[in-house]
Amino acid sequence: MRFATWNVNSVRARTDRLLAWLQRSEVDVVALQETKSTDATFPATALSALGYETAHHGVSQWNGVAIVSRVGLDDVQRGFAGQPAFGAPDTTPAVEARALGATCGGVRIWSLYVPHGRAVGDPHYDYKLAWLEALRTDAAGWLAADPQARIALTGDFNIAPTDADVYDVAAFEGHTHITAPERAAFRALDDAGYRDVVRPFTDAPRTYTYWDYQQLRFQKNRGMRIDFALCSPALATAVTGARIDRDERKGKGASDHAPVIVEIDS
DNA sequence: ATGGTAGGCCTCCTA
Repeated sequence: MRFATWNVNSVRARTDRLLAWLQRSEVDVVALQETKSTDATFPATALSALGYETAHHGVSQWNGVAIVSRVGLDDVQRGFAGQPAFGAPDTTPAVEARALGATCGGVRIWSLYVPHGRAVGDPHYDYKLAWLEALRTDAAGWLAADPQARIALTGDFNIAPTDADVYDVAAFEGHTHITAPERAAFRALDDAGYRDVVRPFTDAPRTYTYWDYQQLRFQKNRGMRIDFALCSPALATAVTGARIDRDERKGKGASDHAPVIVEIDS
């Protein structure tokens, strides 16, 4: 079985690329983030024509997460228990469309779009840390309930866990994605039993999953590794390979993130 | 030279 995670940065702007990529990469399941769609505008029909079932969670033009599968799609859950809400000042906080779970081919797949944080000290940064802590608490509970569960926490974590995961750590001094609290929150997921299964197969220097559209960052390979597949122990032992589909970042109309693909036994 | 790109409900917000 082959599953993937990909921040598509608008699924409607990239439907043709998504369909072509599915046919080329032959993934069985892909978790999408930043669909920037509502359930009504998600291109479920076009994906169905390729043989994929879909679940989508989107409530506005922002955020939005989906799971696309040709190996079953059961027990869909929108959001996780304790997922924090966020709202601009003087508005009612809302739980955003940033988490979607479904069981596909015997694996509990989570499509996660961790809040960006915007700037250190911004309310959105505190929201990011609270969101990650709530995720850790819930995800630790899933494993406590069933230590043999095959669970994958996949998506855009908006954290570069080590200095090697950014093209120039000095350029990020004082910015989000590299701060100690964010990195501690990421490590806490590992401590809870969820292992980054992609890095062992993609550990060459300057290996990234995201490149900003500006300043020829992709052409200069000035990127960040911020998209991950964190797997429970029982799932991690089944992993036989992983890769970052850097080619999908090339050319006109690419997302600013590359898909991350994991191969498992069975 | 303090910019630049790309998405969205598009002259502002989000990333």
